[in-house]
Amino acid sequence: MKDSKKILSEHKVSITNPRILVLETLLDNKNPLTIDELQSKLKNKVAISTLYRVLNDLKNINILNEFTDPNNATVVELLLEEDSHHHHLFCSDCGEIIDIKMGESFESTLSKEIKRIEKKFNFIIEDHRLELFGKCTDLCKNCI
Amino acid sequence: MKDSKKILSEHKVSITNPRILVLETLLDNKNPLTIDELQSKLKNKVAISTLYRVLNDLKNINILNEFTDPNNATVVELLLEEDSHHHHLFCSDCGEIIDIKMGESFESTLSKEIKRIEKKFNFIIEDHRLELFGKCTDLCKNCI
DNA sequence: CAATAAATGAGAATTATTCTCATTTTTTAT
DNA sequence: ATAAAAAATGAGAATAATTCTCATTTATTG
Repeated sequence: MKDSKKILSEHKVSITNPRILVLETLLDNKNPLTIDELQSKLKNKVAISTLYRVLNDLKNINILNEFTDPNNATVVELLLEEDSHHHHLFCSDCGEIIDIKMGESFESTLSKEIKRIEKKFNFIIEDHRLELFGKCTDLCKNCI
Repeated sequence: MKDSKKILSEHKVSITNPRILVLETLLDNKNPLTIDELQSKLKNKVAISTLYRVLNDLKNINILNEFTDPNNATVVELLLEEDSHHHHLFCSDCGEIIDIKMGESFESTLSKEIKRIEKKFNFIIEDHRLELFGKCTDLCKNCI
């Protein structure tokens, strides 16, 4: 409960109730959440327009990652530590989204490949995203 | 102009003008197109509701890939050949989306890594997607 | 603690997509 | 080739997600 205030002040944004509530909800859930899930966890304590605004605030201070799931629903997750580079695994049966960390050798092979692509297309590549799609067999929360 | 009809009949869907027009537009543009781009290339020859329906038809016969760009705009591209596995490179300056083919060694390292993830999370992984984000320096159509 | 600046809530506005249904086009079977 | 049946289309209404507006409330500054 103190964490969220600390995060806000460290990033020089004013400390307000909606921001604290959203941050705490995201801190309580390490895995990515859809806007709907976030909304229902907040149970009307934050207006929907404010929720979107707060999410934008968090994006602006670079602690929120936003992407879409295979149904094009918007998904958000907090990105706090520097060493948090990871990717996502999606279950098409239950919708669960799981954070995955790829091995070093994969990421280094990818880095080399990225350098090649940069030269070939005259690009500066700043970020990448890998998504794996499949079906969980028994481990997902939603499948039990 | 014959290709599109052939594609439709091979997939056992009836041959209609809107389907031909959409398919031909996609065939003329190898790179992915946003819905807006597609719409303007079609210049009112296909109703917007029909456009969405036709795109859904093409998805259902598995020849259309749909994803979203970094602004969450829907992007589509035709997937005809079997050997068409590729990824995407996005320019945040001009919005251009470029198809990229990763090297064999990258894809094989990825395959191994995917097997590890499958075991670890008890998943069956059916597909993957890699997206690279950056800035083009001089090659993009839109930047000239 | 007062003055100023910023954020909020509620609902309106906007945008992208899907749905409805009367009409048109395509397919099928003769 | 043609009539009957089935499927697709166009236009606009409906829906859903997100952003915007503005009067009110809350936070910050000094």
